[in-house]
Amino acid sequence: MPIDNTLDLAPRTASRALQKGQQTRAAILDAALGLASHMGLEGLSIGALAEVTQMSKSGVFAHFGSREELQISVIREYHARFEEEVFFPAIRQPRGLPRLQALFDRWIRRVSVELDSGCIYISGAVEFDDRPGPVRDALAQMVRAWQAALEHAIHLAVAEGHLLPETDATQMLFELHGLILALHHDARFLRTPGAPDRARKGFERTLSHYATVPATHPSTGLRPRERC
Amino acid sequence: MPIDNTLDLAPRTASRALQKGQQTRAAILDAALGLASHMGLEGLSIGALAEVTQMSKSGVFAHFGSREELQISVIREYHARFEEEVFFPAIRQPRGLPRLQALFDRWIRRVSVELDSGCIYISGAVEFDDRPGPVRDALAQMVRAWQAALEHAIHLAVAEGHLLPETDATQMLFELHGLILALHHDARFLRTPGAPDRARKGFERTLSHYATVPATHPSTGLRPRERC
DNA sequence: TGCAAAATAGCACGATCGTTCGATTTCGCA
DNA sequence: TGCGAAATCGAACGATCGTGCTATTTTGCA
Repeated sequence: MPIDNTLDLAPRTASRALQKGQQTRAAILDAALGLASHMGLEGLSIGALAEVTQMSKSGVFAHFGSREELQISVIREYHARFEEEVFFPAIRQPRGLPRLQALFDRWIRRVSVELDSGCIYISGAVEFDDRPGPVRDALAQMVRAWQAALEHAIHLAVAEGHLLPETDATQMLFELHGLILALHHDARFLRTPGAPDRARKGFERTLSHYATVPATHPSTGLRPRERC
Repeated sequence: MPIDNTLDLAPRTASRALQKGQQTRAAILDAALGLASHMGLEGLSIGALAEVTQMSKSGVFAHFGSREELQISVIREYHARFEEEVFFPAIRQPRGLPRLQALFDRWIRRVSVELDSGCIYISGAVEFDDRPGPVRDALAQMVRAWQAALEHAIHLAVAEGHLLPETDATQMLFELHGLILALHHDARFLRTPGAPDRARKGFERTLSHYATVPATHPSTGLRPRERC
């Protein structure tokens, strides 16, 4: 159950042909991901990409046909890796809170590990929020797919009885997403130490509101609601 | 009590001289703010700015001396407007929850009104999180000043007895900031309707956790914590 | 009203951008 | 092993970028 099943690799004319082509294409994409993580999708230039990969500009260009197609390919590649590192491992956890916790935890870890590389979903959203076109569309599709997967996990947690039945899944997702964005902002831009812990603390505080049992980890310093 | 008192206008050699110069400079800055809101600080080009203001490139350039100085001036101008629209009006509210509510409410409104222009604090943070230099420094200084003002307002609310004494102000600020970032993301990038309401709802849910009295606005559908 | 100074324009520069095109190298299969 | 196809290169294009230089216009004050 991938986040998005419309992902199709580049069309292969023969059964398993195009070995060399696809191989260097993958190498280019790998370098492009690193570059885009630092400079943004808009800062990704074919010239710089050629320099990094030790190829000619036209050699790089030929693999994608246009800069836009390169950007979209980068987005798809990032999506695939995101699935691999966050979604697939977490989906193996049992439904409900364990899975939701795993999803969020890996999400935090992904953004934290990317402290010196940057999340393309987040930076791309800011870069293309005012730039209509196929790049924005592709990016929005991936982000929406990931959000839908998260919302589905929340619904499952409600169905499992782990979250309150009247839980507004969209609202809860909104708040969890905010924690990730704040983490990305404070850690990457302001370089505030302890931002990941703050995101985790926020997650547990949010859980303590929506969950049917008060606090899963009181050892983390989660304050019991003493006014009750 | 401005957010940041290090703001100094451009140096004026005479008492109130440089009328024409400062005037067109202000006009350029106004156009630059509009441009930067849409294209980002990195997308702000002197050529495009000259076209919008109906001036020559060098005419625009002469007012700032460098692109970097132009970007910093835009940041300072945005900061001044942000102070004027969000901070100053809210600071007139009585200390504690009323002021905090006013600050957040105007913050939401500012980001919401900017739905088709964009918040430079947010977009700039993403653009410059990997780009050291004076522009990043100036931006970070403004953002930090605004966050410090918010944190101070939270501390005052604790002192007033409106928030629980053990409130972690930095943590609460982190969570509120996340709501704003999620609002900006969903409204501007995903174009999700109802995002401002979700931010408000999140604010009240956060308040219901940190405040000494349960819920200030039960009419908004805030669910009483029935498990207590 | 005239004159110094400030403000603006015009032009050119080197660099980089995405893209095109034809030549050349390398690959994969018969 | 050779040959067609795929992959890669090299050079050039028009455009745009920030910036520096020198005129030219406009301004504000004596």
